[in-house]
Order: sequence, then C-alpha cells, then structure tokens
Amino acid sequence: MKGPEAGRVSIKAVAAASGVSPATVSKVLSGRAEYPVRTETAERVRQVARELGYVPDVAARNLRTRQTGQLGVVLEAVGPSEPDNLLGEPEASRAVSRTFDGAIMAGLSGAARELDVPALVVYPGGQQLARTYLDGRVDGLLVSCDPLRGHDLLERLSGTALPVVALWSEQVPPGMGAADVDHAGGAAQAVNHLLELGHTRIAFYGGGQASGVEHFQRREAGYRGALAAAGLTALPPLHDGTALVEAVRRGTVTAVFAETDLGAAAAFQALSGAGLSVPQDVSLIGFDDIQGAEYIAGGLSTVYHPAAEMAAEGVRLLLEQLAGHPPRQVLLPTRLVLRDSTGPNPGGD
Amino acid sequence: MKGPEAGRVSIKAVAAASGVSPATVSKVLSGRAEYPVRTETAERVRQVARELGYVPDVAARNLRTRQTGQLGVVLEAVGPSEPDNLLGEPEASRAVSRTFDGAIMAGLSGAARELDVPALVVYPGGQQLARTYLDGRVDGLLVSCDPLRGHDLLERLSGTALPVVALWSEQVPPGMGAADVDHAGGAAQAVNHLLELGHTRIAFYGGGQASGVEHFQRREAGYRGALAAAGLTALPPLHDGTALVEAVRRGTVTAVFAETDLGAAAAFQALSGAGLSVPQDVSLIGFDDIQGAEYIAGGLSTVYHPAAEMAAEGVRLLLEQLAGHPPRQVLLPTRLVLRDSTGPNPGGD
DNA sequence: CTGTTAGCGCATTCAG
DNA sequence: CTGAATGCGCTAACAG
Repeated sequence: MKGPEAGRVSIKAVAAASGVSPATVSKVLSGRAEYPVRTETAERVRQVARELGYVPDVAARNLRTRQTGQLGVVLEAVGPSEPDNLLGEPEASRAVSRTFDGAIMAGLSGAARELDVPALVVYPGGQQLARTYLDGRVDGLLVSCDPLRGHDLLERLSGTALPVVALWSEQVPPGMGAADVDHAGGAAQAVNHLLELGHTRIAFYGGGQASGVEHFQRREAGYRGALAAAGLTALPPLHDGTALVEAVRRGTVTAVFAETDLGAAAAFQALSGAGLSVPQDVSLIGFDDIQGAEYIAGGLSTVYHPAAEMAAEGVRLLLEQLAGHPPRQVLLPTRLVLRDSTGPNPGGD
Repeated sequence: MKGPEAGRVSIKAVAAASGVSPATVSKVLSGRAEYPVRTETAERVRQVARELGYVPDVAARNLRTRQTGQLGVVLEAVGPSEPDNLLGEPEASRAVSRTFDGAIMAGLSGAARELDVPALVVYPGGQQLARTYLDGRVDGLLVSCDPLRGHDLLERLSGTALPVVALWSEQVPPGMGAADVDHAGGAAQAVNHLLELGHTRIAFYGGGQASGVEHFQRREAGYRGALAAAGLTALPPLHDGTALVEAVRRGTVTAVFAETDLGAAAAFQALSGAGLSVPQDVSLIGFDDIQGAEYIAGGLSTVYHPAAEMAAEGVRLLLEQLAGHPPRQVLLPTRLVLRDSTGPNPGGD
C-alpha cells in the first residue's frame, strides 16, 4: 500500500533505498539516453521507485529546467458571472463560443493526451484581466479569441517571449500561430449544395445586429462568393422571420442559407408557423451542426463546424512553435452534413 | 517598454534596484500583513517592481511553499479521440457530458476568478490513465464524474492526501466533497407542473438502453416519487416514438416527461410525424434546458440543469476543504422553464 | 522594521 | 558509468 505518504517520497529517498546517489536516480528516471546508466542499476532504481510510490515533484523540476511542458489556455466564454460587456457585444457572439467551449476543451484534451502534454492550464480571468501569462506557469499559450475583443489580448501578448497560438482567428499579429475554421469555405459548400439541387434564388438568413461577428461576416462572404462563382447575384439578406416568410410566399427565394443552426431553427419556426413546409416550399441549410440539429426542421442539413479539430490543431501548432519552427496559420475545413431540410428546386428556376 | 525580457527580472534584481534585501521584496510583494514593512519602503519596492516589470516565478514559489493555489480538473468527456469504451457505455451518457463540458468550464472559471484561484489545471488524460494527480501540480482536485466509471477514480483517490471534490456525483467515498444536480427534485418539479395543469396520465419517456446512467435513473425515480405523492401510479415507461404515439392515440397518456430535452425533441418528432400536436394532444416537458430548447416542439417547457452552478459550487467546496473544513455534499436545485409545450389537460381526467 | 541564512526537490555540470 | 557539488527563484525562520 502506497498510502497517503506517496507524495513525500523524494528522489533522495529512492536513492538511499536503492544504494545509489540522487543524481543517478534522476538520470535513470529521466529516461534519456545521453545519460548512460548500467542497465542493472537502472532496473533496480526503477523498481525501488515504483515500490516506494515515488512521484517526481513538478515544482522542483519546473524550477530547475525553467519549463513546465504545460500549455496555457485562455477561454473566451467564462461563465455567467462574467462582467457585462461594455462594447455592447451581440449576444450571438457569446452564444457561439458557449456552444463550442465544450468542443474546444475536448479537442485540446485529446490532442494534449496524444502529444504527451501533461496538463493544460486554464486561466480563469478570461480576456478581462491584464494579468500576466509570463509567470512561468506555461510554456506557451492558446488564446480562444473573442470575435470582437480577442485581438486586444493578442496585441498585448505579441511583444512578449511567450509563444502564442490564436484559436478562432484568421488574422493575428506577426509571429503568432493561428487556427480557425474555414467559415467562408463552409458557406460555399452549403451554397454549392443548394445550387446542385437546382436552386438559383438563394437567400442568406441572419446578420442584423450580429453582423459585428467576424465569423458570420465570413460566412456571408462565402455565400456571396459561391453565388458569384456560379454567375448569380446574392439576394438581399433576410433578417427576420416575417421577411423570410414573405419572400418565400412571393417566390423570391426557394432556398435559404442560415448563418447558424440556431438561426435555421428560428427560420423554420417562422416558416412552419406560416404553414410553409421544408423542404417542399423552401430548402433550408444551416451552419454548425450543433447538438440536436437532427431535430431541427425535421432534420437539418448543415455544415459541420470543426471546433474540436481546430483546438487540436492549435495544440499541434503551439508545440511546433515550441520546437522552434516558425508560426503557421491554419484554416480547418468544414464538411457538409446532409439531412432532410434541403431538396430539389421544384419551380422552373 | 517592458519588452521580452520581463520574465527574467528576479526578486534579486528588484532588491538591488530598490536598495533592500530580496527577503524584504518578498515580504512587500506577498502583501501579507504579518510581515511588517515600513510603508515608505514598501511603496518604493512596489514602484521599482512595476518599473522593472517584475513577475514572480511561480515554479520557485511553488517549490518553496509546497503549494500552488491551483486546482486540478478531470473532465470526463475528453473528445473524439477518446478510446472507445470497453464497458459498452451508452451513447447517452457521453452526450450528456459533452453537452455540459462547456458549462462546467464556465462555472469553474467564474468561481475561480471570483475566489482568486490563479489557474485551473486540466488533466488531459481524463479518467483513462491511472496517472498521478499527486505530483504537486495542484492543491486539490475536481473530478467530473462519468456516470458509469467515475467512481473508480474516486476510489483510487480516496486513499491519498489530495483533497477531492466530485462533480456530478451524489455518493462519494468518505472524506470527499461532492456537488451534484438534484435530478430527482427536478423531475418532481416537472411532474408537479403537469399535475397542476390537470394531467393525471403522465408517462416517462426515455430509459431503455440508457438506463445505466444514474442521473436518468434518478430522474425517473423523481418522476415516480412525485406521482406517488399525488396518489397516482406511474404508467409504463415509453421507450420509443411508436409506443408514445400509440399511447397518446389511445388516450392512455395526456402528458409526457422526457428524460432529456433531446429525448423530448425525438418524442416531438415522432408525435408531429403522426399528426399529433403539442400541447393540444399531449403536453411535453423535458429536462436540461439545452441550447436551442426554445426551438424544440415550438418552445419546450423543461427543467433547467444547473451544471455551471454545480461546477462553481464544486470550487467553493474544494476551497473549503483546503481551508481545513470537513467535506460536504451539496445538491444543486433545478428550476422550471416554462415555454409552450405544456398546457392544460383537455380531457375529463 | 530589515537583512542574513538556509533550504524546498530536482537536473545538471564536472570529477572521479 | 557514477557521485558530489551547485543553484534554479523564492520564502520561512531567525538574528539583528
């Protein structure tokens, strides 16, 4: 039984118990080949260490080696107690990140595990505090950017010696890595899908207040780009349910690309409230593939948002930087998820 | 300009620059009253520290003080790369935690910020690895319990000197704190709401495979308890859409309490596919208040699941334990969220 | 009130 | 191949 004393076994105790010096124990347990130790001795030391329940003290190790192996994480959405935003940030922005914080953590954890990062240090201050990330707690920092405010932190960090990778950000100060989702590309996938179904009158549903959110702007840009590439022009964006219903009734639009799945849900609610059906009267496609998307609009066609993959990529990028490579910027590809809310264009065009 | 050299300013440099000894600097910057320092001196030291951009080295501090102020976190859902479960864990279990990991992190972060916890250390190994949490990285550990596997880890941890608080767990080994959601109470709130609307034939929708999940069992128990308290007997549980539709058509049930919001979404889909409407033909209430619940079933009445609050409470409990208080177990109250999927019982009874 | 001394536990020299 | 000596940066004890 190792017992509660396990934490108190130091390298010195192991050394004494196995009849070697602390230095030798350290060499053995470091596992590194550049320290030649007789196999026999090494074996015995390892055995004794195991028996004694030796656990290396990371504080001492960190102090000595001047690094931790740990990566820092700044999450953007830090909970209900976060002070209200002074900039009048649209609610949509926060909702997006709240939706994906779980996925972010999952992606980070998965990558960390695979790449042998012993721990992730989450700074609870979010991006509010100008606190220091340079206190030696971590070797590098992942910043999950607020679409509206993230850049401040990045700017402040850009002068420091701390390697940084931005998540959810395409543009970063020089010297930083970045991983983001290809919002424009995803929007184009959605629009192309509708085009292939024969639709030509395709509207964008969303925008309005939330247009301050860069991701959504890129989605709209992707939508416009895909239409332009097909020789079509974008219709005026639909900002609410009544405008949508009206446009569908008039036959002005036969398909709708919603900014988000939640937007698609709202659109569907307006539509079905007006007696219009999906996809018979109008095709509907969203963006995000949120949990429960299969229950929206009788099974929502949408674009998968690779938040977890992006986070995992961020870990890889940061580790790359720590290994001395120059920072890179990466855009993660989305993927169509087709369910039942999109169908062929019934009309002539 | 502090510049990239900020991290290299040690307490010794500050001492030299302000003409005092390192110890005095330490005393000043510790801010603790038990070390009396002349206000004048203190002022000067602080000033110099600021000018030099001094940042305390946590590794050194941790080594010296034998504590970190940091709290460890073991999240259960650790992403897509998690090795498949050998126990045949129902998908539902994972879905629940994935849904709430974002909320958990938000709650932890918020509480950590308010209570001046400098950082949360997330162990990426999840509950898979038997890795050590005793390496001095953290002063205490929060374990977000897998409904099925969490207890193993808790057992293994219960012999150690590390203070532990379990999240999402009612029963814990002696000596541990715990915070959980009051699933049974929440279910009772839902059922009581239906009873107040005049329903007496109230069915539980869910169970089936997922019945291995303790939380869901407690929800069902709460449902039964509330009915029993009203002098009613529970109906046979409905495990799928067809059973549900049939029961409603027969008039056997007039109201349904679904195990989860996602379950409610599935129920609604089956119902509306069969031409039945909510709440006219049958009232429907869920559990969780997931994002998008307002779009389920035309606005789902449900029970708010205080995951973030539970996590925040966990931080408080752990800090309490670290301060020497005995561990406590806390159940977080749920709250009804009424929307449009529940209505009065139209029938005679 | 302030300075001096002594280590926290480990990883790295450099001798042997 | 192994061991003795050194110090990472800080803070707790004690001496002034």
